[in-house]
Amino acid sequence: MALELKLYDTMTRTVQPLWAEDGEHFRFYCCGPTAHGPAHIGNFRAFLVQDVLRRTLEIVGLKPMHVRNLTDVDDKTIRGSRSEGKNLRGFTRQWIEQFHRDAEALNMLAPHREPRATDHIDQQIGLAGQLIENDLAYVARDGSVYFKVSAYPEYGKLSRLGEREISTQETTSAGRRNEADEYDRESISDFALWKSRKPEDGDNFWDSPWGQGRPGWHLECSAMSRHYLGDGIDLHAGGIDLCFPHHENEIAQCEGATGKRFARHWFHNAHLQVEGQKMSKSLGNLYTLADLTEKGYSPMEVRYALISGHYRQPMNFTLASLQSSRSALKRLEKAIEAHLDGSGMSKEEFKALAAPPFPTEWGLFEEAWRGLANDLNVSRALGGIFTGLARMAKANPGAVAPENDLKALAGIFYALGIELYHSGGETPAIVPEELQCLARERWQAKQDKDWAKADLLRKRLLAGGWQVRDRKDGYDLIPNST
RNA sequence: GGCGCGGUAGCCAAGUGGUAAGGCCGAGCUCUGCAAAAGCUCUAUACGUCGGUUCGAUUCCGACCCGCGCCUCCA
Repeated sequence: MALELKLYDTMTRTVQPLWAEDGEHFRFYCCGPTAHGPAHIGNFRAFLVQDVLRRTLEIVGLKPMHVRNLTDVDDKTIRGSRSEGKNLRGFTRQWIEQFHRDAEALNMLAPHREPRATDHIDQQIGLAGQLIENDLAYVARDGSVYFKVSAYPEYGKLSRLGEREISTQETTSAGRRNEADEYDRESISDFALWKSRKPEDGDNFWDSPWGQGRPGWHLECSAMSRHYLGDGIDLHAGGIDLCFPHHENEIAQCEGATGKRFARHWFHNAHLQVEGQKMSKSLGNLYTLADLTEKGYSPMEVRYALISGHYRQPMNFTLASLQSSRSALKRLEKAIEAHLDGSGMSKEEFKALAAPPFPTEWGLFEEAWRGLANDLNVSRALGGIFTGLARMAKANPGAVAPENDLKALAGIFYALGIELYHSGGETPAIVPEELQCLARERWQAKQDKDWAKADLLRKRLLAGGWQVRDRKDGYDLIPNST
């Protein structure tokens, strides 16, 4: 039975089966991060959802070719590098490295290609030139190059925004006036392919047929997508905010240059709110991964929380949701551990099951797989895991689980990118010597059945911030988090 | 104003034209000197409001209310 994966497509607003046009690789491109600071969890929601897609594509045998760019030249990176007195390359490198560390901690698979904008200036210049040749772009007086939206009738088809609406956007929602003539644009709706050199760019400029300057942001994705994946890719992904104008512009650039459809499928994820509010710096609720690990949450708990809602549904991220994720993960680990013990399988062996060849029959976890295969419904998949485990426990009183069920379960976890028995992250805190002393005294008192003394010492330890947790043959001290 | 999304039990969150997955929290029990941990069991008159279609709607249609997003080189 061939596995099928269906996904909602923004262009047609329908759920469509995914397939590889060239029959060999599923070519998909994701708009990556801008390397100007640490990525926040909103960024990671997008990348994690894409990671789940990538993994699920592998399972259905579509052999993904995953490209995700790094934006290392734009207003923010230039501004940041100049204010830190670094060159652009050095400035962006530190944030790219940080991004990679975070991505790895979150168990994201590395894309097969991760091109930087500044390594592909030639391709971008070439694309802009092609658009000029096709009379879809023009050179302004200052040497900037603009895409002429009015010359491209299909503009706006993705976001279903007619050209009339775009060109009448004289004021923004913030009430600010759009100043068209500041940039020598012919029309307010035209966007920059190439920006002529400005003093505030510092030494960040490149030569082009139109003079020195730098590429416009939208151009890099079009150019690099074509360069690495060819024309007519299978899928293009990004946050819903990129739908307009970024993806609209990418379509105009690619299809205007080649006359071929840019991407067959558009995959957008909804945004993240934090504690019921839009995430923003001014509200102080813009979490990075480091912010959350400092609060004691593990990256795996963050991953679980960020993928647990359906990707097209706006998600309200809260600290409570992280706590909930922690409990759920613990429960999964305990439940599976019981089956592994019963089956004589080690945790490592279980983890190793999460590899090709992936199952085509999902047994007890059919529902979980259906969730994934049907528009990446992670909520449904998680529900399927829990009910599957409950049935497994009922069906196997001796806790001996059939290997194919464990294999299916491991496959589901692979798709979700959830790695169990890994959620650690809590560094074993050092217990102060005097408290260790108290703990030893309490243990002794307990052996002597001096309950009053034992209880008193327990209280003192708690006051010192440590909980005593007795085992059969000893005790543990754990930090009193609450 | 244009385009779009959502309102399901204390919280989070799936889903369906025929009386609603799952997780968290909570409760009870087991275990335990106590506490915790763990396991088991369980709870709840939950589908924004008002109409319409229908034998029957939470699920379809319409209106309305409320919340949110984009329209600003934000994932």
